[in-house]
Amino acid sequence: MSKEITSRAQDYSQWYNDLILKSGLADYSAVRGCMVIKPYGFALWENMRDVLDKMFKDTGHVNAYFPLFVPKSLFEAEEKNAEGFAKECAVVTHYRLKADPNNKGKLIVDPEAKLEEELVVRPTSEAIIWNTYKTWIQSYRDLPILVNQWANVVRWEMRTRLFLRTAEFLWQEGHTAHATAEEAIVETKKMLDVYADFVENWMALPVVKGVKSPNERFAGAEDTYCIEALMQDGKALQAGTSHFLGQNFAKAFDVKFSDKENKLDYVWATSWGVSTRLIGALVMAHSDDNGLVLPPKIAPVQVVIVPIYRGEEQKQVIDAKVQELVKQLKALGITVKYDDSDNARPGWKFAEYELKGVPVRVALGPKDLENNVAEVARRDTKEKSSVSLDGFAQHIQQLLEDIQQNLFNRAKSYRDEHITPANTWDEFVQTLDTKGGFVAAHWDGTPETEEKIKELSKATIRCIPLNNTEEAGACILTGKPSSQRVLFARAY
RNA sequence: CGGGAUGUAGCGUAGCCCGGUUAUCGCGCCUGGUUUGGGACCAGGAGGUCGCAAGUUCGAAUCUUGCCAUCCCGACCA
Repeated sequence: MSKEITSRAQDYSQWYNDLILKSGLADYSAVRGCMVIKPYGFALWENMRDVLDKMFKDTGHVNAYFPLFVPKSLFEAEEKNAEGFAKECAVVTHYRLKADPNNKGKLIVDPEAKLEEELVVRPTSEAIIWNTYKTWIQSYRDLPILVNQWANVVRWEMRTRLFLRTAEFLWQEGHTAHATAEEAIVETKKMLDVYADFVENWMALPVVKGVKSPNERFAGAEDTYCIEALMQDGKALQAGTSHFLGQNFAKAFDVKFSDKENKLDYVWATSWGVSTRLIGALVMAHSDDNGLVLPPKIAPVQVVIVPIYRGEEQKQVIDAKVQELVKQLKALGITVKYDDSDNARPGWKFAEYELKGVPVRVALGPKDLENNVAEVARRDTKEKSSVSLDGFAQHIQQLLEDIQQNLFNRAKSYRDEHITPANTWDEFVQTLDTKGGFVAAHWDGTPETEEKIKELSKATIRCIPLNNTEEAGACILTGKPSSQRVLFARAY
């Protein structure tokens, strides 16, 4: 078996690709920039989706589904948004193929079947949704509208990377409509908190909550809030965004409502989303040179049990004991897999489940049975211990919680150690080059300076942290006065 | 989209420069047996549009051109 993974030290990008391909999360496909999410990867996404979906419902949202295609005229209605996405839109121009008269067995696009109006494959759904909301909203009594959709979107990226940036990806997009700006802003921040809660408490990945600079803001938004995470190579990754859209889309699509005084006003909007990109974040945040390391709370399999035996007789005894354990574990809501396949020997299985990031591995053999114990190995630290079969399930449950907590703590201390203040340009660049991570530095607040810094250092403003401390200082590049530090980083 | 690299069985590869029988080797796979506490062993076996297409040639994995895909670097990117 040669499932060698490139080490992180040797080539971080290759390590990332190796992990995803060899652990069975995903595969490349025959379509440029598009990937196949394999069952193991999709199981992970389903777990994430289920948790998020519940969180959305618990905050009053409902799911709906809108079309994949957006007529070009609708798409271009909100100008800034349209311009922002124009360069990466897939466009449907025809609706029919026909047999190629010059090439038997081949098809050509039927030139007779040109669409009168091109359809844009949604890169996001604001346009089609706001065109619809127009028909749903007349009065303040129709508000708020709190809708989410789980969907695929297409953004024709020049350069793609598994999970992090693909031409087609899965996500959820929330689109809400409100009677007041205040209410919309509350919603925007609430959903940012939901994302932070999910990413930190389920994915064990600490995030910085913040607001984007104008350059990095969503096209068509008044404010873009975000959660930023830090990867093991010191690069930052935007893990989720929540936008306060003001009245931009309401104006573009003429969505007005009558308030209690019967005055007409445009509706206030938000949108927010996270995508399968989170899986990329998860991989890069926790995994090691032996494979994935998955947080127990979203791992498709939390516990795998591997039997060790000589001959059928022993196997039967172990099977019986394992069935008991499985039952106890399941009773506590633990996802457990008993791998008694005879195809692979235990050592092979151990390596395989490490590669797949299963949080806890249990090995049970005759010696263990004699002593009423099992060998328990935790993926995060690779520690092995002998655990009594009395109260076994409770012990495992506790262990899973410990692993979850340990992963978070580990990622958090790494993150905290990689927020470095810089007060001079040299310090700034040197920190980025040698240490990576976030650099907290003063910025004069102008897009020009931000652009210049990006050009010179490849670092962008990841966010202006919420609840940032006020501190007078001088811009790292221009020396102009600044009132607070913002977080810079090189990013995915 | 620009520069560089790669593509030979499921995976990793030799052969390519210098065209010439039946395309090399390892892992994996199948059958049988022995095994099973960190990626087992023996014996036998199957598996190939040499990325795709066109061209040059008596003959192409090998030479030429175009295309497709992947990786790296850039540009681009909510």
